[in-house]
Amino acid sequence: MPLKITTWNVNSIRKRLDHLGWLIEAERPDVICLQETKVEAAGFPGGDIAALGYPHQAVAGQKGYNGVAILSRRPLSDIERLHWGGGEAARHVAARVATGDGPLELHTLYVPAGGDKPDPLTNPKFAHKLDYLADLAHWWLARAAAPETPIVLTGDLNVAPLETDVWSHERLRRVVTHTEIEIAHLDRLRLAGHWVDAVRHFVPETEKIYSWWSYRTPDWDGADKGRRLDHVWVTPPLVPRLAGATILREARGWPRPSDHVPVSVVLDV
DNA sequence: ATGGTGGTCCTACCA
Repeated sequence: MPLKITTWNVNSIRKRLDHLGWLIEAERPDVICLQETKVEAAGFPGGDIAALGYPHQAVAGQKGYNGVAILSRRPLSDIERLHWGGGEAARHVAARVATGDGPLELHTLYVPAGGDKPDPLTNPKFAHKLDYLADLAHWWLARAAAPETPIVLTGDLNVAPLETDVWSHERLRRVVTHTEIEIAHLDRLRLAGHWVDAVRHFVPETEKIYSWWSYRTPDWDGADKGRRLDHVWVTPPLVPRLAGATILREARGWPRPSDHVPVSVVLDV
């Protein structure tokens, strides 16, 4: 039985409930990982989402900012809310889901955006972003999860690591999300967990792919000044199980869209 | 160098 996992930064779940329905119609995911839900857990529209077919939910919320959730057609267990880089921001939730091959560990993350200036000495938001990634990588190393543990990491990692993950490598190499130091931090995290980029498994590195287009760019589609900030990573035992990946670009053209689009991966598990 | 849009919640702050 294939398992389809979708990750999506919705930029407010309360503003995007219709969109969630459209996503479900388009992709029929088994698991949906959300970021930037922007609502306290108590205000999370869990009933509406259950009615859409996702009664099993792992939610980490806070008022107005951040917020992540895992929505599932199948039961979730071992729900954990995790915090990195200091503070209690709701940016990381983990859970387990059963498959025919045993349990699969799911993580979804909303990595700090990092502000405007890519200088950790003068921009505390950028320093926090680097600390967040470094702490998380360190935790993964200390945890020493065996590489054979099937783990899927999803989310808005707010880093576009490859030259073909941005519309212009030359224009963005000094812009937050595509700087050398952020990419180095993201690479360290990826190596710490033995992860493989599941979307790039299917799309050659020569091909440009994006998951985010700024609200501030007029004609997002024509200008196509996108970046790939949203990722799905899998550990080695899942690599031979990878059966497909989709970026739902059309979602950026929906009415009142999120600035991110859903990214989906299918696993034959 | 600046401002462009959209979200939260009501005054700026964050993306």
